[in-house]
Amino acid sequence: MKSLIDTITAIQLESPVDKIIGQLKQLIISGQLKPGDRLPAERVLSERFGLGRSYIREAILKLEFYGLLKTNPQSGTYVAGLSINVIDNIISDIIKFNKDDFNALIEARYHLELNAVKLAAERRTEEDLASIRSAMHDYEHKISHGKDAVEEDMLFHIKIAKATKNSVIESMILILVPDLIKNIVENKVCGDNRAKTAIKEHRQILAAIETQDVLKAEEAMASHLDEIWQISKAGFAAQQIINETEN
Amino acid sequence: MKSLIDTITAIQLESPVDKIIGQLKQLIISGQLKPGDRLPAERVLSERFGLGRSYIREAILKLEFYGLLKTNPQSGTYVAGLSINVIDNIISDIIKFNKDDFNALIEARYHLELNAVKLAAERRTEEDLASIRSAMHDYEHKISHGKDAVEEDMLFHIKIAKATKNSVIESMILILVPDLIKNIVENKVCGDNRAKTAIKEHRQILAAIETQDVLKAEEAMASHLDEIWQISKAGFAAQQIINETEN
DNA sequence: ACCAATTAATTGGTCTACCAAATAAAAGTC
DNA sequence: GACTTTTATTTGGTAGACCAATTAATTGGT
Repeated sequence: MKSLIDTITAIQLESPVDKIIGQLKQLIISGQLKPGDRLPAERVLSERFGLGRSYIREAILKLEFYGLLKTNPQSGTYVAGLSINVIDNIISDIIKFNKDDFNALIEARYHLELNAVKLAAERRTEEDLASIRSAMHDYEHKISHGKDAVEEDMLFHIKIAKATKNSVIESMILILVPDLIKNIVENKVCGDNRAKTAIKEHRQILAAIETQDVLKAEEAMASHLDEIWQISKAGFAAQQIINETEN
Repeated sequence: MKSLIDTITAIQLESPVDKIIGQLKQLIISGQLKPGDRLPAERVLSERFGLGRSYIREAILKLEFYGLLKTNPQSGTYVAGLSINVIDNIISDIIKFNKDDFNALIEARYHLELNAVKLAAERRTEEDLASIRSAMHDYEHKISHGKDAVEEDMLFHIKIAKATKNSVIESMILILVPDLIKNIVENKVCGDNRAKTAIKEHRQILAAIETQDVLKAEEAMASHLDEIWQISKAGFAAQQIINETEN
């Protein structure tokens, strides 16, 4: 039962890094900084924004990850050669990007995994099959002992992602995993009955991957995730109600 | 014509940050650091790894983005409550993650955008339609003047991504955009003939989104991306040959 | 006036010192 | 002895100092 103090601490001012990113965005939009230009030196930015150089570097690092900046050691940091419009769009998205949107998370996972399982069915090697099987057995073993096995479940999916032989898709799924686990645990998707049916579904998915039946793999994964999705939704709705009644 | 010096400079040693991440991974695998534990203080890690605290912080930041660590100010940094196996898998992926894998990039884009356009067709608002139309017109305008319009093309796709109302999928597409543009420019996907057909394809996609015809939207996007994919592949193969003959 | 070689200034990379908040330890109180 | 209050220590947050590489400016020669 926590209410007032939480809502207060939740109102934290914009992080210094996002502030800097926003400022840089303004510099670009206003035309003071054109695509391809060199950024002012980190020290200059530090002074101009009234923040330590550490923050400037952190912001640059973040924008570099998104491909908007490129820094050459001992030379300077340069704005990507993208149109202002594209840069603007991406920066706006970076600032507001968070993985807390429950529905978006589950939905993205759903689509990504459907894509992944199709590719996996197509390309899996014998080693992939072995590691997927192993992960499946770990899951079943944990379940048969009446324990939670959320992570083993995810590991099964991770091994499938690896079998896609597509590092980008794999990485995207990996990025979502911790938040998915958090979500699943919080919404108690893993009931005892659920676990039993999940085992069956896993086996169907594996079977389809083994026979390289792309269509069947997709179907099996879809129904597997559909169930999880429904349960998550219900759990999330319940959680929402609890939160509301707390205020 | 560059050969020897490049292959030498290309052999850059593992970055300090990845080195630290690898070390942390070892600590976790070896059981010295269990899920839920608090990390040694940054200063301690700094001394133990023989690297400055800046690097430690950078590594922690990266792992935090992937959801593996959680740092509480003035208290400590904690390992996520995930099984060692999951953590191991994700860290391994982080270290080797790069968006330079050409085929993986295009393929991931293909699947993501197919998912996106279906959701967009389903959920687009009038505002979405307006911004998509606007982006399309910008593209056509630029093309009609005989100019390159790679970025305007991407903007068209970005607006569709925004219409999905799914921030996770949107962000994932956004992350790929700069690399996609780089790839497209390098492989000269944008020939003059190509541009003309691309305009038609864009219009078909937009039409399907307008009428909320999910299936048609998917088909239109698929054939649009298929063409780009094929051209990219050819361009990439050509580039490979050039690189090889340079040695 | 032009160009090469040398020097000076600037850059990001790296590390260390200081800060306020959070925690643990110690002292005081009943 | 149990509990509260105070103090000391440890933490991540922040800022600034130093370094080597790069780039710009200067110089000297022709």
